[in-house]
Amino acid sequence: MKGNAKEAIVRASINLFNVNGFHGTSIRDIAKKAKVNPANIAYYFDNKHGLLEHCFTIFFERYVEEIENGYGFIEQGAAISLKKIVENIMIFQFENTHLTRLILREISLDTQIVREIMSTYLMKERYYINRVIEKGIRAEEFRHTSPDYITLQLKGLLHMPFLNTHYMNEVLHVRPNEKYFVEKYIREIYKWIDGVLCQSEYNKAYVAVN
Amino acid sequence: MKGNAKEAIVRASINLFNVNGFHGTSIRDIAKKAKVNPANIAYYFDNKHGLLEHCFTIFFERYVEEIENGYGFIEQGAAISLKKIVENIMIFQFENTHLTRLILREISLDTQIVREIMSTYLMKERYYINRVIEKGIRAEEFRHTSPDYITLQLKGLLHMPFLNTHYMNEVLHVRPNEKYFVEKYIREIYKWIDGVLCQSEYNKAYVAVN
Amino acid sequence: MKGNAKEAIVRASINLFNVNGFHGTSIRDIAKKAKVNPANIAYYFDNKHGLLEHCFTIFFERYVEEIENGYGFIEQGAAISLKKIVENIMIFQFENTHLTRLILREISLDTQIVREIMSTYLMKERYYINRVIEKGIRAEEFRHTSPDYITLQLKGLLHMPFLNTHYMNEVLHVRPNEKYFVEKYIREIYKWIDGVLCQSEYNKAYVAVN
Amino acid sequence: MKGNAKEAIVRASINLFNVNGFHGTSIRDIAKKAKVNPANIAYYFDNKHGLLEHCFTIFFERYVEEIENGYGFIEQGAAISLKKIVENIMIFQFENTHLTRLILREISLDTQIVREIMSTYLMKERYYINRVIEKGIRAEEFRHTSPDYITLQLKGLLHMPFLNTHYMNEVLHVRPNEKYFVEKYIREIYKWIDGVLCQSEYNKAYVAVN
DNA sequence: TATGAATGAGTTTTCATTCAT
DNA sequence: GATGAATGAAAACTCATTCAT
Repeated sequence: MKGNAKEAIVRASINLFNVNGFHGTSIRDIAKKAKVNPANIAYYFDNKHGLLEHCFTIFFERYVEEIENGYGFIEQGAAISLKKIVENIMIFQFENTHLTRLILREISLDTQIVREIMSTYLMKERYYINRVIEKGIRAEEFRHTSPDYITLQLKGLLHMPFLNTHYMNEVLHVRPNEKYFVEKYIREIYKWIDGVLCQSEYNKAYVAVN
Repeated sequence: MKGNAKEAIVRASINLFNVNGFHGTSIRDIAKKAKVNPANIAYYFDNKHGLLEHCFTIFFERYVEEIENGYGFIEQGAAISLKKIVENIMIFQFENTHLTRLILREISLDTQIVREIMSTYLMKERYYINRVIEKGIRAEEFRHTSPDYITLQLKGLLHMPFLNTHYMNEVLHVRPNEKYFVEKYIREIYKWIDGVLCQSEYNKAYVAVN
Repeated sequence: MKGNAKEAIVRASINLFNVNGFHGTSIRDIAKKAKVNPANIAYYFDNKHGLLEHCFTIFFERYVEEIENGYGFIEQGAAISLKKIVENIMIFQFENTHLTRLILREISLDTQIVREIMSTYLMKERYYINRVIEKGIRAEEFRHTSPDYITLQLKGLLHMPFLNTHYMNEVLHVRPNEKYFVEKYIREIYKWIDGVLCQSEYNKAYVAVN
Repeated sequence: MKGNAKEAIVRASINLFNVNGFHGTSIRDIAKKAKVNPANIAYYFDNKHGLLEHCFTIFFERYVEEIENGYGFIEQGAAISLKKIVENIMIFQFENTHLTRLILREISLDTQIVREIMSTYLMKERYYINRVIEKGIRAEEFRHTSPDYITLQLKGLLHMPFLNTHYMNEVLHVRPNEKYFVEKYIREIYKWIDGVLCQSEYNKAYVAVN
């Protein structure tokens, strides 16, 4: 693999980290899968950790971007904006299932990188979601609730399907990598927004899943 | 550490697997923390994997038990039974945060043990939850929805706080290891049951968090 | 396995040493096969080496005895005595194929025990065979040849089938553990004695196989 | 030891396997003797077994070659061809006493490699020897006998001196690593061919030891 | 006489990393 | 840029042995 070594390494590492976990994957495994010399990984990413950091970065750069894009709809109403955020994240995760799963797992560890990610990207995530919720409460779109508890639930709903791909395939027989699934699941989260978050008889507008 | 080596090993390993992950923890680390000779781990659990398997077993034996206990309330209504299940699992997880987190992370990997766990314990979990939901639908307590999608959301809500302890502490400043949190969070899930799952103006009975 | 532990250990160890070699067999393997506690082996034989020594002893005590018995026929002629020795050793080895193979292999190593065995039992073996051959030469039964070269060839003929049991089974399809084989093979060695060792037209008396 | 690590490892391992047996030799011993880093062994041979496999291969490749060369003389008569085979093997073994002994010992175990060796190299060996013997019988050079029993005896005669080097040195005081020994011992096997295998008054042609 | 627990030393193996080319 | 060789450190695991009971 001449020429596009760097990209091949990233692809291979996402795949293997996803399957075996970061610690369970050796640099040689990655090199072999990427058809690249192991020394190349040090060359491009300094060391194995650098590779993981890179994965974190490419994930969260886009992740936050998707949230920001959804937040852009805030003027059209909190519920609409929140739904847009949900839709964007779901589609993004759906298009990057391997990377997503690896990130969701690895972020549950207590490491240096994770702390850094939290103090940057996840702080931003919280910021935007909080603003949407608070705006919704002020506008009496949403019930009066704690934004952090809402965020917590929202993240549970958003991430679980991608963390437990095997479970979905083998126990529930639901295929998270089919387009149909995302669309349906997005609508389920909308129901949660409408049924739990929104004032009883208020705005139940559905945003079409484009 | 003569006498209670086996138990000490389990305690230490739950702790370390939780913090550093299974692969990130060495047998020596465990032995040192348990104040035990490393060879003892092989003696009691055959090898490192056996130790992880043991962790899985002690978790899921109790986990399924909690579900079964909640299922026992089925005669009092599907919503009540489901709420009881939620309450039981939440309290169980709250009392075993370390073990829970380690299991939730490790089960996202594609390994032999995980497949076995799925085909036994998680199949049971699905069975009970499905029965509750189907009963609720038949009794017109619940809206007509796909049980598997409900299960998926429910599991997202139930597990996420325990998988992402650091996130909760450092980003949301919510403490999942305080009693107050569980009580409140249980009520949040009840709201989801009432608002999303239940027929609009039907049974909104709250089961007191004992 | 109460009561007859010691014997069970010996049986198991002969079997396992034979299959996996001395170093390739662990004390636990032996204990498991003998259905005995590993500590028992230390109790009866001091340590693993003691067990091997025991095997050597039970083999060579009988081995030398068989030679001595054959040597007892010396008065009836050197060829007859030598044939009797051949017959005795072959039958003894045939009745103890496992033990024989293990000994033949292990004696090719350069260890303390082996040196001791050589300076006792194999010296005796040489002594008797030499005396038979020298007597045969003096009596003009045998051609004039170096006794040591004869011994060397004789041992090659006697031992090879038992060292290479697998080879015989899987390549030559000759079964060394069938009675028929020993009888025939003994007659082959007789031919060697008659054709190579004996004077051309002299005594070709065949000793009937028992 | 930069530069020729691989070869140094092989040399050291032949030496040590020979003296202490495969299981009795540690990878560290080999690395120390070869003045090489232990990890290098894994690098070149995957693992300890790979090293043994390599030893088997380099032995048997040459071994079969020597037989094939001797078989090339078949047109000049079966006895001549067989004697050439004997001579070739003896000289080859004499020039590789360490390797030979190690192979002869290790092949008496029941392992995967051994089975593979048998189904390839030793099958070939049998094939060539059988053809020579059958040809000899048809041409009435040889007595009518079972080729497999002949092969068995022949192998006993050929290999024993190299398997039991210590025995020869310390009991028989015959030095198998002196040129004189091989020459004499080859002639002894010729006698066996002439006296046991050949028709009484037929071809007793001696093939000069090169 | 027999055993289960425990251990220390040693084994093979893995791995991230370095470096000369 | 890219590579194959080489390595030190550490990993998991094995094992003979000891010992209190």
